[in-house]
Amino acid sequence: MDTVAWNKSELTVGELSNRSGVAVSALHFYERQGLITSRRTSGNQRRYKRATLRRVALIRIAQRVGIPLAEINRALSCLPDGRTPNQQDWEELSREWQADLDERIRRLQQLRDDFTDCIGCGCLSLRRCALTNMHDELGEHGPGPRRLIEDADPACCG
Amino acid sequence: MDTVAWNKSELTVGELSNRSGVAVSALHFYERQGLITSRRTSGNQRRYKRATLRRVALIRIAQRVGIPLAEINRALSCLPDGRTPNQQDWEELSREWQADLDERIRRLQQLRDDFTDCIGCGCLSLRRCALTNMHDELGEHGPGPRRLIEDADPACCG
DNA sequence: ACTTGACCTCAACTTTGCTTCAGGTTTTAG
DNA sequence: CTAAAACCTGAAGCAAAGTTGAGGTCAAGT
Repeated sequence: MDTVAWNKSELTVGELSNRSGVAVSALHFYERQGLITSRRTSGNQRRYKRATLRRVALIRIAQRVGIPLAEINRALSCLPDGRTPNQQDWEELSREWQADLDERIRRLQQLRDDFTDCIGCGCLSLRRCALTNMHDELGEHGPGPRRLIEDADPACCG
Repeated sequence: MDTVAWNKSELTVGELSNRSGVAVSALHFYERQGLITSRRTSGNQRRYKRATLRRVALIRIAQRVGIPLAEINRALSCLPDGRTPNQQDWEELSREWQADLDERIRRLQQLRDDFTDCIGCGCLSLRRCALTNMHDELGEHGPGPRRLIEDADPACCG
């Protein structure tokens, strides 16, 4: 399967699906949403440019990190799709995404750090936990820790 | 509004909503899904522990970065909710999340970098773009760049 | 030529994560 | 004590992001 495909300049929907790992139905869906485009053969079948493979890859990467299709679409709509890209639009778009991505990265890192900080407590205080500095000093059982937690926040770990 | 609330050890659903910024209906939903819990008053109204506020915060943070509720639920289900947390479970869970979060952060950073790399090209080659090293040497117009791109990948930016 | 696997469209269904609505109960402020 | 504001449940609706299915066409190998 896919024997001659590597030489061809265009991909069928099945080839695009196999190579991108995205279901054919999803590719159709993306096309309906205007995220990707295709030309049609005389027999009305889709043919995609190779570049579409990258476009799909970008879409999936963006999606996996929680960016909704609509926003991805907005971003990609500034891109060439066969034409020379508009330099200004591209750079502006890129700046926008940078900011968004930076913010997302920041939040993820915070979530990770918060999670780390709270190991040994479990009260989810997100960085303000009264226990965060006591891991070494207190055992996990007995009334000691519990009383300290309650002193710090009556509802915490109660 | 909320005048006495700061002293109370429990929150009504409205207070939890105001303080967390999450709609009452969403809180009900989370409760149905088992993400948060409440006790009921004699009149059948919900009362939440203060710790629930943190739990909700964590849920929203996790959601914003693309983690589905089901997974958040799985993660949170190991947590105390009034009991002393099981240390082993907690640590194991935390390790799992760490890995997941690290992976997410990695992907996001890659997406950001790819995006940066491709400024000036627009062909979305994701790091393999033939133009990435030419920004300074070539103008944006004329046949020069286009030819180079086509040499590198016939379908790219075509 | 013909069959079989890939494609086509369109409509309906699914899942996730909620919101809205209707109809009724509880709390709280004056 | 009463009226408004907040709360309750259950059902229905919605948007996003697809999937599934029916019924039909296209194209590739033998």
